[in-house]
Amino acid sequence: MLPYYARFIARFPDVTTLAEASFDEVLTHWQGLGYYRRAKHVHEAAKRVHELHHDQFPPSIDALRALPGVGEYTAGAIASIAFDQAEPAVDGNVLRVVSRLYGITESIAEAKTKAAVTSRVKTWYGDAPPHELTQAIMELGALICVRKPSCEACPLNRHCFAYAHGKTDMIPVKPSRMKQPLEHYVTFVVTHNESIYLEQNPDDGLLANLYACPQVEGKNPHDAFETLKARIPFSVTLGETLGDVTHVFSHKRWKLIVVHVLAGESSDMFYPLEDLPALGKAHRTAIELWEKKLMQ
DNA sequence: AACGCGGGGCA
DNA sequence: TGCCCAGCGTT
Repeated sequence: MLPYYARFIARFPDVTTLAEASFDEVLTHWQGLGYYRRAKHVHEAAKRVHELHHDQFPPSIDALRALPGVGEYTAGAIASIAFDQAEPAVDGNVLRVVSRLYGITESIAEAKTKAAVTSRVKTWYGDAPPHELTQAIMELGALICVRKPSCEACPLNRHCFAYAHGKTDMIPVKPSRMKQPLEHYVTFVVTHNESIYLEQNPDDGLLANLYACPQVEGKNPHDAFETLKARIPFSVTLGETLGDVTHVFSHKRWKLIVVHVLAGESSDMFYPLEDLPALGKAHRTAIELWEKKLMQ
């Protein structure tokens, strides 16, 4: 993740730069990070800080919460770390640290549990500067109190319930994950010379705003091709099957049969291979299958 | 309260 | 290959 972050920051080093960039470019630099609606939120938030707050983040929790994409955790993190206010920032790391420390066995997915942890942490802001305390707890969770924790190295081990009772692998308690349902698609790499036809996804839903190869539900390339023909405003010829791509999201799995299609004409919806707009991982992989064929 | 939202890292 | 990781907005 770090290289992505570095690239993003190198291109958009401050809110002004981000606010003045086009959304398409923000999306391109977000490519590979996932949760593409966050790209929209971070761009909108930058524009608001730029226009409404004269390029300075507002210090109050309420004004921070009003920015798109800024929830309770992020507002707390900014307020305490950047503005030194006694506002807890409870993320997954902090939930893990605190539930182990006190032996909390209610599920950390419960709103009640998170509220209890938040109010507990709030009582810790007394002597220490808020920006240091907040970062110390988060860092403990990120480096020491991880899934398989390094309890011998933990400065809190003498006070820790989970350590004392050998229950670090039982706490935190979280709901088990459901297995993701499998969805089948035929994905078309539609080419004209070395350009690829791409459509832009809608503003909401899966892979929002990302560009995508046309894709039809089903397992049969020939049936899917008939659907594609009806959907596309130019003549196409069915090419060879390039292979499969499987892709796992947090809530579903895709199995894509990737098929090459030759377009009879080009348009401004065709993008040259060396300058593609932002795509999801699965479709980048699909296009690479065609590139490999091209190399041979 | 429940659901939808991605892709990288690691065993 | 399979499993793990999180916080926000919407419904």
